[in-house]
Amino acid sequence: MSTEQVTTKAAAPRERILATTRTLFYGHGIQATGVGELAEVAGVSKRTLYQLFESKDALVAAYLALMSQHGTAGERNLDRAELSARDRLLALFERPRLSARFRGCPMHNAAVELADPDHPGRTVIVAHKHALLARLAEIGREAGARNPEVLARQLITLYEGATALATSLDEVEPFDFARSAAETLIDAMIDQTGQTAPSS
Amino acid sequence: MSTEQVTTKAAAPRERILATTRTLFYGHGIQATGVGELAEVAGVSKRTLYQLFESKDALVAAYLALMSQHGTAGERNLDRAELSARDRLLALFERPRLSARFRGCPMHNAAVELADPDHPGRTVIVAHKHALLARLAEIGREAGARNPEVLARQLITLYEGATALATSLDEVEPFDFARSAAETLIDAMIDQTGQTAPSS
DNA sequence: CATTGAGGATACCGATCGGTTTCCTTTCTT
DNA sequence: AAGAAAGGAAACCGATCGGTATCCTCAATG
Repeated sequence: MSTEQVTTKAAAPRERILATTRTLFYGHGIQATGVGELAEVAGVSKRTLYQLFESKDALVAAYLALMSQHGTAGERNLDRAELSARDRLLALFERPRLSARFRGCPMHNAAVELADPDHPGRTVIVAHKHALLARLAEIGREAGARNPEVLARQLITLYEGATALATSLDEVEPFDFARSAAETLIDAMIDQTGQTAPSS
Repeated sequence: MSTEQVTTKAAAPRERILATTRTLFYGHGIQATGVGELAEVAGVSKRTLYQLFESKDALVAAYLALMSQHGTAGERNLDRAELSARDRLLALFERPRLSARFRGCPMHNAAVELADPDHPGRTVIVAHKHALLARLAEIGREAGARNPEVLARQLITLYEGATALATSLDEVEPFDFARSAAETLIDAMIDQTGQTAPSS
């Protein structure tokens, strides 16, 4: 009757599989990665994989949930308590690491690859973007923005655009331009009435 | 030896095939569309398809070239001579038609789907973005922007971001927010010195 | 009318897909 | 030491992939 350790024992293969999805699904694409190849790289048999995940679609959903939870470096910067609200918003546009070829936002890439609007992963994608929007609005409010929701929408657009352009052009400069635009937008949302306008 | 009409006769199937790529490659995704299915929908045999296009990759490149040449509605708005330079820049952010499910930028989607950086389509993608950048800078210069290249980079980021977000969230509102942000950025690039500042 | 070439229909190729099943080894529990 | 469960290796399934080859129809040309 001792099923106590089952979860502990099952943990190892599951983590290895999910770690491999981060490499292959993200690096090579979801459709381009076969279940067999993924299992092999993870050092797991297909048999084990399929008793941990119902189907490839379910595995994709788990992969997206993992990526959503982890977030990008820029997204994690939004929680850096040592920065001012304004600086946190700007830190969103930190250049992605050049190591491990940058391939854009895993959520959005999945939305592009999985044309089917009923794919189980779609929920995760939409939830992630909504959560990011809410977080941006919250920080925007803290920064004193007159309309935090609009600012959040504008900033997420810049972030998404920098990510997409960086993917299409295979360069990271778009993040720098996005950041400069974000600065202008944030200040336009805070100043304008002139009440906080600096000396210069 | 009369090969005079060859091009004319070959035109019909070729156009039918390319028209079908716009439907299937764009609507369902490139990887998700098989050559057999595409030929069938185009009303053409695989035999004919493969004697018009060397391979699926070549067909994809032709599809991308076609989409690049045609451009989106927003991109075509950049040439509307009846509008001022500023209004042309803003017209870039016209909401995409709701008919025929919007699925984002075909170029960028291809960049996401075709992880291989050596795919023949990559050239078309990069060239398209560079051309758009140049056009935006040109119009920005005409509008009197202090730094047209930077403005172009900022605007293309917004445009790309609106497109990507609209795809991920399956809604068109991102274009409205992108447009409002563009207005702020454009005006910040033109005014600022105060020489054209309005009364209010 | 006879010839020629384009092109549709279709079968075929080897490879790979997502997913299932069988067999056997390893390892932990009692 | 004995027994049970986990999991790796690998065969297998039907379906589909990109791509090729065969056969036959049809339409325009001389």
